[in-house]
Amino acid sequence: MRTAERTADGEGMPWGEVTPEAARKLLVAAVEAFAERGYHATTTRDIASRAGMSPAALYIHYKTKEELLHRISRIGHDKALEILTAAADRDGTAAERLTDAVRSFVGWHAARHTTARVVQYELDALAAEHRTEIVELRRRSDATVRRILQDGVRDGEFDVPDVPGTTLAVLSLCIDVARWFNTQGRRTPDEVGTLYADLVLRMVVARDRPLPATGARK
Amino acid sequence: MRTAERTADGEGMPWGEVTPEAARKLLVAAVEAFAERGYHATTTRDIASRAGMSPAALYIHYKTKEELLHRISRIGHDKALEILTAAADRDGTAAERLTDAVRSFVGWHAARHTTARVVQYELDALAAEHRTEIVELRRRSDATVRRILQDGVRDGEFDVPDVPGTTLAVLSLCIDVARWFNTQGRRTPDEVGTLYADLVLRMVVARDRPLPATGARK
DNA sequence: CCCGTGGGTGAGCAAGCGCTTAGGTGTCTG
DNA sequence: CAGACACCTAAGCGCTTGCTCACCCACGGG
Repeated sequence: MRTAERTADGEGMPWGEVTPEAARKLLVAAVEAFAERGYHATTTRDIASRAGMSPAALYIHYKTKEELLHRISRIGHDKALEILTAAADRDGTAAERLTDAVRSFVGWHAARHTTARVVQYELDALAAEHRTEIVELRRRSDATVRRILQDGVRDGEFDVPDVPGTTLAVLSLCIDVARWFNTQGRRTPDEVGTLYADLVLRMVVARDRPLPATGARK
Repeated sequence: MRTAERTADGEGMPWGEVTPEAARKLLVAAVEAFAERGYHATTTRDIASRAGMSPAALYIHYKTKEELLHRISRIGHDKALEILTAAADRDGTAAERLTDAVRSFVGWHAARHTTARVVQYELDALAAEHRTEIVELRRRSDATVRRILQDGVRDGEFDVPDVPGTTLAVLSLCIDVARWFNTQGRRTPDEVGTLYADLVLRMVVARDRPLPATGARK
């Protein structure tokens, strides 16, 4: 009976790794509701009715409302980290890897901005134990970007006086896309990703080096 | 009896323009609570008890909890816009004005990060009519920064292929400071402002021009 | 001295909250 | 076909929420 959601675990379909179908429908409904109204303003009844189920159905698949948020946050952070490490680990110059990282990271924050909004802005609603687990994932994201910057400085491609501060700023710039991006806007996720990759390169590439092409120039 | 809060309206003391003292205490308490837990997770009892008053006292000075948020958001956005226009309207090159704008805007977001967090991230909790009022203020902030960039391009100081997109990115970068900044961190608000001003200049200054000094170089 | 008025309180209301429980129903297995 | 099982629902429990209401008290003018 089950069709495509079994093929690739979380690759083809966004929430493909959430296996009982009812559990996935509830989780998708929760993402929408949390992104729209915020975690605290969302009621369990709202989540259930978006999924076309009774309020009690939620508690068959999740122990609490907070567990739903934790699952969403965990899967989202795993995906974000995976995107960054894939770009950082490929072959190429630091500039190429940084371009790739920013473009794909920003593209994800734009294309999946409802998920990203929950993932990035509802951290404080998590229970203490769950939050520390997520914070560790974020530290790894930070380390991944910092490594690219350090490589670029070492190879003379980049001129970055304050590597930790610039790392923070780059990630900050990317993450904030989830706050303002909306689908009715005039830019596609790809366009935003390309624009941001160009802006980040301008921030870090040494001034005696040519700016690598990102496709952002008119 | 009243001492300093009467001297300068909102200049000396952060919330000096909120005139009945009890109303100001409640508002300050609300800012703390909203920043810490978020608007929806904050109860009116929590606000009142932080201000050392009974739950009913809140409703003598404010009609609803949402009116409190609206007042906070309005005053905060007015202040933010004032900071940006002050920098944009001064004499000097586009680079100098942009440096000033970013440095002071970021400095405010860092130094008053509890207020800024409420102002920037609780917009969706406002009633529809109040939100449109605030959105108009934000559009003016955007126009102020865009004007500086346009001036710089016109004068040949800046190389900015996509002025609206870059404006968005600059403001986005500044605003996100409110999310991550905390007082226990190792950077002062001034240091963050200076770092960010330098990063923004690198994004926009034409590559055949020297980078103006911001104090961020080691 | 009394009384109106502005700023405050204790108690509590109606509504909505997260979550539970008892029970029903369709499907698979022996 | 009986029984076990996974899944879902209707009803509702105990509690908290935003907000109200009857009342109180310090204080200044006639």
